[in-house]
Amino acid sequence: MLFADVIVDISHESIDKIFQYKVPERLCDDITIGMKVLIPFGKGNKRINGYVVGLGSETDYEVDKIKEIINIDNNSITIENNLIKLAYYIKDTFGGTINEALKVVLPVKDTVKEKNKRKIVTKADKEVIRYELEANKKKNNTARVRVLEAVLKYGSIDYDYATYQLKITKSVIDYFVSMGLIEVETIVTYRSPFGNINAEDKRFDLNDSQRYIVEDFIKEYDSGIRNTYLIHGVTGSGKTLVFMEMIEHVIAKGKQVIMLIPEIALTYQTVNRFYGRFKDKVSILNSRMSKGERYDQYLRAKNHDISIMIGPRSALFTPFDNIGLIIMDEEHENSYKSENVPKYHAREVAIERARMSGASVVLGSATPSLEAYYRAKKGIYKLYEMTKRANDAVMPKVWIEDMRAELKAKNKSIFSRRLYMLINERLARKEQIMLFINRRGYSGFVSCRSCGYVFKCPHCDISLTYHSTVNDKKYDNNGKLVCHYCGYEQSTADVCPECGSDYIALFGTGTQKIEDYVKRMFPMARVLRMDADTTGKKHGHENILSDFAKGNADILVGTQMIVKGHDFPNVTLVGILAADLSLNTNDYKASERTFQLISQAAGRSGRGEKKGEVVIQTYRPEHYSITSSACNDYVSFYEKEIAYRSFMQYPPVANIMVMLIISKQEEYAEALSEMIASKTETICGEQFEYRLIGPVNATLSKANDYYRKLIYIKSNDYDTLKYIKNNLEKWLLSSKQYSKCNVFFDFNPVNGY
DNA sequence: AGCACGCCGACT
DNA sequence: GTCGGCGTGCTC
Repeated sequence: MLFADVIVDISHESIDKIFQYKVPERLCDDITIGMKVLIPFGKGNKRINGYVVGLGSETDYEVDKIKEIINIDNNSITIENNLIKLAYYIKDTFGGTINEALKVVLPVKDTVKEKNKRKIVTKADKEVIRYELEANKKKNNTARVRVLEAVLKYGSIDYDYATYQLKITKSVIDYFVSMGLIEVETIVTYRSPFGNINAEDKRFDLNDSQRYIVEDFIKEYDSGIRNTYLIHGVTGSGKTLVFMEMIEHVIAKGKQVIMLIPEIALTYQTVNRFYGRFKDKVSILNSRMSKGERYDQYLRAKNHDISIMIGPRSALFTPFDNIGLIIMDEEHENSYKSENVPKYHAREVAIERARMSGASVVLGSATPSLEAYYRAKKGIYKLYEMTKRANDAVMPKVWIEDMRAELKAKNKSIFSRRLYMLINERLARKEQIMLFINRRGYSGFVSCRSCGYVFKCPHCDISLTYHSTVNDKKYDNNGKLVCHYCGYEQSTADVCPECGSDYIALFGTGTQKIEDYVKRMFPMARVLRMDADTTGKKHGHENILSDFAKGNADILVGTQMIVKGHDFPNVTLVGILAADLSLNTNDYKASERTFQLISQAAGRSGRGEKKGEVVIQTYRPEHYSITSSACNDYVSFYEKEIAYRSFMQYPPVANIMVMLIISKQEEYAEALSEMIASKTETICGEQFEYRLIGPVNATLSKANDYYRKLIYIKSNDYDTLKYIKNNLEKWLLSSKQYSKCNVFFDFNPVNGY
């Protein structure tokens, strides 16, 4: 008797375990681990899906209570064994149910009927066909004449061409097929994600620092060393070329490579470059592709038709069986952390997958995450530095403009005098300008426009968030200022406690407003805007960027998305309008994010032959994230920031687990939060070190009628947090309060709550 | 999660 | 008497 361990396709903690089923005789030969099966479940024997995660002849459950699998699902994809293991790792490390984790490791879910190309080919002699053609001409059978003429002329024709262009119906084709004149041939074609790409293989010579890294990596790789490497290379230092050399070496050994890039960076430019060099060995996978395209790339990977897969987070789960290298470009990007349960970080999962398959991991960034650099410094990763731009391009000239001084000089415009002057200069010279708005942080903090003072929590070094009593977000004295880390509250003020000015305002301006403003200030300029609103359509953002690249606009106004990995040689001025806005978000990564954004935005200027300039407008010109990004000094930023993280016990020095407790009724959420807080104490007792903060209200204290409470637990030891989580989850299942609430766990969050 | 069972109030 | 409300408990 064969039994299957099945994970039921319902994501709920109370059934987040293995259920055993009998495998009927007729399925014994076909069933394998990782298959999707149809099973009866519960009292009503409702038919639901499940995944087989184990097979065996033993069972630890009463045999007569075990039901039978109804069928296996042949249209779905079987999860590879090692990906099931990876799913367990993800569940264990980042929370959620195993069912949710299994769905994550399955980026392509269903098989899609392969795309067939049908061709009509001649079967009989040309003379026979010609004879038949004449006979049909006489009878005035126009449709038959059209087919035969085309077939004679071209030898073979596309089936679609026949039906759509020649307007031939199936019956006509069938008629000639039955006569033996023609035949319909079916060719299986993979849907290509590349479209009609015309990539050339442009090879560059490696410079000294590139060669050193490549040679060192190869030396270690060939001697069997598998490691995690961090390449810290300034913008334009040529990391991509280094990656390509490494890939070349690894695939020459018959191994496979996964190259992760942030979804937004998966542009024509990048793809083209890799396709140019690796041709049919490389494929891509992303969410914009159709189901069929995705399935075909999945198959190509599985069938060893390709050995390199490029894609975002989800490409990590490409069904390769002999991975030699996983590369993660722009390692610091927040999009590597999943926003949905399980909230896994691709960096950690990449390292685990590499460990499982005997591969190395290479992380690359101009502004590494604190986590990565911290580990590199500690020797957990091997650090490579690239400090020079590859093509001798010079770093742009950077101006820091203090907006407080502008106000003193009676300039209330959103442009500093210098930026205004430089924009005019570029417009006159027909060079292009990018204006970058830091969207993050437009989340309702309050500051003094005259001195730049931001209202902050006296306990947390986190800016206070304005909570309006009415719903229209207007700043008035009825609202209050709240700290989302500790719950501290104070009333709003009408004068600045620092300088006494009454020019206090709530921040919150959209890109649209800025675009209108730019158009008014520079009526002669052609302005393009790029943000979430203008890029909705399928190739929305590529269209805008290529428009700008072609020179169809003078000024590009946009958010984060304009600064990612695009080369615009004619851009010689980048304006960062409110550089410090992201300093005021209420999470510990605020400075890091600010540094990254400014560094990247600044890196857009002067990528061509002309020297670039950058204007950073800020109310905090002395803040280290601004001063160090202005002089392109990652290390000095890192040192200040790591000291702060260490002092505050934030990641990467310590670890944080966030618990989000939500309920339709505030009392329930509150009660459960309090119970969790005290339960944590009993779970840990004296034996584990940890610090608990909260419960407090979330920034979004109510969403979709759910009240949201937060508890933070910090510990130096990640395993302690996992231990707390696992025990809390167990306890929650037996808690009455829990049925009215939902609890979500997140480890080392990258986004605020 | 989703379903059945079960124990209480207001209806033909 | 019984239909249906939701609280409780279980699912191989």
